[in-house]
Amino acid sequence: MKVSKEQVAKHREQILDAAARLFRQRGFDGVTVAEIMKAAGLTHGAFYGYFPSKEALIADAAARALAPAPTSAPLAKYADSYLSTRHRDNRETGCVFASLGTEAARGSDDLRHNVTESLRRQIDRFAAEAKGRTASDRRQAAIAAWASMVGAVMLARLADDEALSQEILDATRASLPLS
Amino acid sequence: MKVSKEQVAKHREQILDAAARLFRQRGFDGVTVAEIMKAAGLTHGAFYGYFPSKEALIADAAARALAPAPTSAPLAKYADSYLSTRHRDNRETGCVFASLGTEAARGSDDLRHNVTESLRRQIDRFAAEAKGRTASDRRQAAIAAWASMVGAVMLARLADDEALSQEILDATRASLPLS
DNA sequence: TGTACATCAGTGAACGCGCGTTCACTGATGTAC
DNA sequence: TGTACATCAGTGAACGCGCGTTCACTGATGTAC
Repeated sequence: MKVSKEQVAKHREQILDAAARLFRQRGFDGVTVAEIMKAAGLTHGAFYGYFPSKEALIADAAARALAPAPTSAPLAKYADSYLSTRHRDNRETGCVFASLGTEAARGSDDLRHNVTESLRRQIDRFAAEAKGRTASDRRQAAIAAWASMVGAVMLARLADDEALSQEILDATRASLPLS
Repeated sequence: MKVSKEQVAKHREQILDAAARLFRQRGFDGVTVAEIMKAAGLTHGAFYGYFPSKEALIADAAARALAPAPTSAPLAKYADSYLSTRHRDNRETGCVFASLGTEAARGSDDLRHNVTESLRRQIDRFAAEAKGRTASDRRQAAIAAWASMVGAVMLARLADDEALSQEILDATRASLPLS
């Protein structure tokens, strides 16, 4: 049955939200279009009224999950929370780089474009607050810090040993040139 | 037709080698059993004489790709080569963490076990050569260095902009506490 | 050393399932009068 | 404001394809005599 324009807009949001969560949790290939639509409260047939393909949804859902967090917390706080077990154990709402990075690198041009834009924003944000005498020093520090944070959460999720996993998070946090 | 014991051993190696390359290049879900067997010079039907399932092959092929490199190059040299465009552009023979990390984190227990063992070896190797007064300092430095290297190559592959990609590799290399 | 036979690695057709995608139909929305 | 009708979002069955996996068969290996 037909549905109001407001409903359509709301349904689109629900699909994107469900996809952003499920993809981060189980990977792009680990979730079906039908599962996403069910999680969004619709049936699978309606999907193609919203997106031309699963691949297109992947690019849009990633963009949504990558949207800049509204918070402007200081970097030290952000690093604490990023390198927490809470973040490690909650892929579905966490950082896209750490949950989907290696898969996204093989994705569509649109997906990689969206990811790259987010990466730029993240580096700029870090650079604004990083330590260093020159702007170039600060930018370098920002990139190195971000690479180590993303790498650390990925490795911490990979390790099947809690002590090692925890150690990776702690050692990375301690080595960051932040307060 | 039946085949000699030597042939069987050789075929097993060929399957593992082909899988180790193809999985790193295209991801676990991006390669079919038939493609691997073809690359190994066999037909798909023979696969189940060698491995009980694709999942089992994934764990064994990852172990093969993770086998400790015979080289004992100094860390600084290793970092140069790890953070090179050559490594970035050759997933199929490169580091498993950087090519399959986020997918492997959702894999079987066997796969994660193999990956974790390799991670331990890598950290130990780095720690032996890292800077720091105490063993604990050196271990912390080793973990942070390894996380940043893995993260950097993953991000460099993600970026669809060559300049940014290059910058990520260079900034990470420069920030490592190595000669 | 040579011969007959049992073994079993490899082949390729086939199976069954799940996936992304399509489509005829339904019925609520919203527009024209 | 009320009524008739066109629109179109959503449903659920169906399609077609590719995948992991199985299996009957083949023929080379290697063993027993």
